[in-house]
Amino acid sequence: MALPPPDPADSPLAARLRDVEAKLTRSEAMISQWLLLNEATLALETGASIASKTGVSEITVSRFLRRIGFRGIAELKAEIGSPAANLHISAAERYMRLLDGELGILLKRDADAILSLGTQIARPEWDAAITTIDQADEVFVTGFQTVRGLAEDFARRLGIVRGSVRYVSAHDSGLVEWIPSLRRANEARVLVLVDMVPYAREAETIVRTARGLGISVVVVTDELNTWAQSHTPFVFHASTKAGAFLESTGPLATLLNLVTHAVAGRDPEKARKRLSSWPAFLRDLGLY
Amino acid sequence: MALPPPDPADSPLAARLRDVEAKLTRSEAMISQWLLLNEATLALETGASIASKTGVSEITVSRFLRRIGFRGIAELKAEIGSPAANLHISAAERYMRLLDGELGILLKRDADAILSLGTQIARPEWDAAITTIDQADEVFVTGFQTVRGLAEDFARRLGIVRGSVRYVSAHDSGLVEWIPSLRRANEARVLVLVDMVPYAREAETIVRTARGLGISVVVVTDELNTWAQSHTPFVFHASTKAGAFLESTGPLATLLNLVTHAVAGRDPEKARKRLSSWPAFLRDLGLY
DNA sequence: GTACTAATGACAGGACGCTACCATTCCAAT
DNA sequence: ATTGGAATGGTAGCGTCCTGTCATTAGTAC
Repeated sequence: MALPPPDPADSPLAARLRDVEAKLTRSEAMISQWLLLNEATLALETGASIASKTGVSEITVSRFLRRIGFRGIAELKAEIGSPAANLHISAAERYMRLLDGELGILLKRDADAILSLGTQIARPEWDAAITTIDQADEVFVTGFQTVRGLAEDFARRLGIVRGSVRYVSAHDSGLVEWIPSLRRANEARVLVLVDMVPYAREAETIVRTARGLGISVVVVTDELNTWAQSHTPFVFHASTKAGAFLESTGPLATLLNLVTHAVAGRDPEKARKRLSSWPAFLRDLGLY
Repeated sequence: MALPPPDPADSPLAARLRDVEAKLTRSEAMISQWLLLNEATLALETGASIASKTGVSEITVSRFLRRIGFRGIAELKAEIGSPAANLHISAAERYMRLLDGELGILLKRDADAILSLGTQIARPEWDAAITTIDQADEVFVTGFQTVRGLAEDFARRLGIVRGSVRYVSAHDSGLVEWIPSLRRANEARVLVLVDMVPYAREAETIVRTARGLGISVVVVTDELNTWAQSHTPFVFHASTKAGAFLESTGPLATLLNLVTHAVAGRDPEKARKRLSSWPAFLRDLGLY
């Protein structure tokens, strides 16, 4: 009898179920079918609820999940919840096998966090923020403590695609850069602040100061930052809590790179020119 | 200022959260924000997991849910599941839809690059390198140009989980730190070098110098680095070529975070102790 | 029918999630 | 500085979920 055609948009779960489709017991067939039909709302179920809805015992559900390759219902939920698991693109599948240990979990979470940045760049504020940065006459960047380096790198890299970018350190310089200058009274200035909640507290003060001076502010921060929204609409969140000893800065780095790239995209020619002239320039200086 | 405009596609949950937005405590604001950002995968969470990810206690989450009108987390999940209307596309699918544009492709590549780090941490050299870092008496970290900040952050963060870590800048200090000291002749020293191919050229010289002084070397670099292998077995590659104007440093950041985490894992107690004493310490110094 | 194997369920133990009660901390007003 | 109230966290206890062991049932070959 006709097998269902291999659905191109086959979910990983469906694929697993199809693999064992041939030799299933009656109870298992029930579970399998129910899983396929209810895959969309699976996340809301528990092993027990599946058991009662399919009319089998909990343990049979548990056994079946093992049979199709999950170590338990937790692992099933992990798979359907992780967009990374749905990355059919390239050879993601190939790596998945390697990602069992603790570090592998952290990797998956970081990968998920990066994919979920899609929700951030889809917001209308994203384009507005990029425009603001692109058209600013001067761009300031700052960040503290464990993301300070990130902010500095971002400043360097943004400085490659457009000029007049500088990292400012509130403590070292006292923000003299911001003293209003009559000559430049009409220039558009923007501050990009990189922040992570657990540590920095003066960030809010700095943002307030900047706003007071008429400087636009873009905040790139983690998912727990709650104060930034009240000062500027340009707040973008990256998920940094992967469960490691320390938060993961990877998603923040990716988000910052995305900003750089998007700004470069506003004037590709200029950016490309700057990029090509930059290494030679640096070599001469012998910097770094 | 500037409240976010009422999103036309406002979910019931979002509406409830907005209702109470005005008068929230700090913890509640965090929970609220996290719920908004992670609504798509909420079904997979538990009250406890939300608590740990937002850094508040379970009971605060429980209280907050009551405050916004649910009798408990079960009722929240029920609400998410019932208007199946807007969930007919699975949460995962909704993510993928956001990943279509040019930036979305970059995100996918970065996510993929991170997953592929699994092949790096699976190599036997990984454990050996972590052991070397863990047991070293002194750890040096360096990096140039557009990954210099990454290296500095890594040094700071590694310095939280174990002592005697410092960033060295070949150009600023002339590497005086490395001058052999008789008193410390038998100490184990290790250098962690963060490198990206297109830019730095003196990296190899520094590695050779370090080896000559009996310093172990760990190199964290991109996929194009070919010279490091001949100096040390501890070379780990992250894929940084995502096709953007500039390379993506996200995977490198993730890999470095992984190193930090793995080292912390060698002595979790000590690391935890250092971590907890660190913020207070910093606050007193008033640094950054 | 009998005997053997596979499938399934009942029960119990362990783990984890959720909430009630109480202690502690934080904050603001005086 | 003091104080009162709100906010938050810790501990404990109960309930639910999940899985291991053993017993029971169903299916099958002779």
